[in-house]
Amino acid sequence: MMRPTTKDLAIAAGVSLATVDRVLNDRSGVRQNTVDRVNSAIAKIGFSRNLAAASLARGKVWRFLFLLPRSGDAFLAGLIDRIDEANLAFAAEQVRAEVVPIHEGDPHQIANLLGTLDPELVDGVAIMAPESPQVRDATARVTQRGIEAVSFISGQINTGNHDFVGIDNHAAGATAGRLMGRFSAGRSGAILVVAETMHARDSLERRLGFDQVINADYPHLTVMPSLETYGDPDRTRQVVQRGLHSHPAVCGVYVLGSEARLVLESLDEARIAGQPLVIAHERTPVTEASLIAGRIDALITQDTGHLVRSALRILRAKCDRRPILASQERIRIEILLKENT
Amino acid sequence: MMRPTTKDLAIAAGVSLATVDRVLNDRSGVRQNTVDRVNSAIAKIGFSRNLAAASLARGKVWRFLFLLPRSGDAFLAGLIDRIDEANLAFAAEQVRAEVVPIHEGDPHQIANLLGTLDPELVDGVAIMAPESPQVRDATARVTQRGIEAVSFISGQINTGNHDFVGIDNHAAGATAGRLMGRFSAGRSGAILVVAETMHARDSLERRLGFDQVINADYPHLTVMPSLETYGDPDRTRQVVQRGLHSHPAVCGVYVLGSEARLVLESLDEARIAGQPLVIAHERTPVTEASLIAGRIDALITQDTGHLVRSALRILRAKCDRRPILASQERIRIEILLKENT
DNA sequence: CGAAATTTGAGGTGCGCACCTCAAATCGGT
DNA sequence: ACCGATTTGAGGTGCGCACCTCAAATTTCG
Repeated sequence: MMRPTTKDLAIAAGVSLATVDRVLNDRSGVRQNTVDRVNSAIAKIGFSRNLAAASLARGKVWRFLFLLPRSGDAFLAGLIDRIDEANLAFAAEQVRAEVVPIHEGDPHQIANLLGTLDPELVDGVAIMAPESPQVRDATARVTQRGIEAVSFISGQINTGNHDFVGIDNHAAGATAGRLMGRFSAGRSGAILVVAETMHARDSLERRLGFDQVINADYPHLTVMPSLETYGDPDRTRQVVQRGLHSHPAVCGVYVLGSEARLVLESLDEARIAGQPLVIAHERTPVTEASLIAGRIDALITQDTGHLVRSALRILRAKCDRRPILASQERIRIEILLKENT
Repeated sequence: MMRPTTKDLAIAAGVSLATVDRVLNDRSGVRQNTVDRVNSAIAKIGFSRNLAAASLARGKVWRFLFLLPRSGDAFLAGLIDRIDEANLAFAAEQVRAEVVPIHEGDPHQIANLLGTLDPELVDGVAIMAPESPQVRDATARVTQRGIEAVSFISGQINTGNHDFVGIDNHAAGATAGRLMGRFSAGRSGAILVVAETMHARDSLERRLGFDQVINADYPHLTVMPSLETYGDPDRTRQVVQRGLHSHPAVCGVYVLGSEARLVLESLDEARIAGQPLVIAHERTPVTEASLIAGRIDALITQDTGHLVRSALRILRAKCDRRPILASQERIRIEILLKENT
């Protein structure tokens, strides 16, 4: 009835506890033959390490860093709150998460930071930064030194195995496109696309997915070239104004980036006729309030709490070379309407 | 740097380890005065029990039951798969989940079953059953005998504090209504509502939420009386056929229940002109395939893996009288389009 | 065959806590 | 101030595992 212990395993494998320990913890000095015997005994009796006892005996505290842009936008602020929450939830498992602010525009600095991390002090990092050769190389090096890494939300590295925690941005853009198309319902007109910058990979992918759906299924809609705000209020007002007047009938606005506030304010000021459809990304106090007030028609979001916990679980599993429960770690692209917030 | 242990706590409170133990584990024979001193020391030094050590020392295995209808539909089958997965994910925390099939239509049997549960063998139950006085009473009694309980997915009991794990069905219906309204885009016509039975509380609430949105914002749409299939293929075909011909222009179909397959088949057979909008609930192989094929326009779903894990975490926290991290346990109403599956 | 190198075994310690026993100290009531 | 009842302290044990040491057994190779 009880789960088998290391002692049971030793008996089943016909070896001593010391040898079981050597095999379980990858210590050297065991013949392959013996390793195999222990492993098949593990499979036979269904042994699995009691993690509570292991973490107690090890007395180890796992320390993971989140490298996040130091921009103070609402999305990031929410993310940091979720990390604080996760620290409570994971305390029992001896996991500590910390936030390290980075300059997202400076790959050199990020690479440097990764280079100075001490494997004795840090067990893993989740990196939220635009893709760049320098960061990619630094990530590879830090991994070799025994610090696990995942890229987080943006800047995915597609080396396959759970190295990226975030949504498929192409699909997210396509989802936005589908909603824009269906909500506009036969009306024809132009769609403004506003981003902070189109240099980020996630923005590009969202735009791609968006265009693909609109072009294929909604030929009466014209998607305009992307407008870039660079996060600057004045510039935002300017480009939005200019965009609204550049085409006779703007019937929709798609806000690519994570900070929709500036765009919403500019739209309010412009007060164009016919109330365009607005679709934006990410849930923040401003976007949520706008959704409920009807100034945004739909939000495409990802659950930030889930993102944070998923990153921590994946880093933890990587440290132990444990398999990952994929279904729990797939981040969903969520659609928020007024009714399901 | 290390977390404080019971020993540190004893010193900080100026009492012995034995007394600390008595306070931490609610044992009797401690003066209120002393209890307070220990508690304020806990707050002062920020003590929190090392759960790994505690669960090791206790050697307890937590056993939780899921009482699920024995109907073999695809939604339930998926749910059971998620429970099996959760058993793996929670194995390290000494949590075991089991499925007990019940007759959902027989509250007497369910109440009986609850009555025979032994608190020595079972620590908690998640009950998926329609609301009824008998089940509610039996739940209250089983809780008094020291077995924690939550109602699961349907049949919520609104006694407040995380006693229900599932979505707000009124909001889910409203979300369906909003999508139906926006997608139909000015077209006028009738909407068929199909349910297995309208005796279930969740069906009623969804219908209520749906009607509310349609009536308020889409007066050109007429919602027809609910059709009940009772899960029977022949009857389903019949009521759908009749429904389609009862009104000149059926432009939408809303499938309330969790098993949309029969309804979809009936719609296929009927082959009416103009391809009505179809909105259904729950993700199953059939609904997902239909969504991708374009035979369903949107799905309203809840993440069943999340539901299961959430129920287990909540039951576990209740057993320990621990607080619950609300943000992790809020089940979201998800909208699935072809693009974000 | 024998010496050196490698592999295995026996056994101990401690992680932080739950749970137990028994004795000592403190308290309340008269 | 005395007795009995209540409260507190001291100390031990074991949960399952990681990590360590030292000796014994086995293998390898000249």
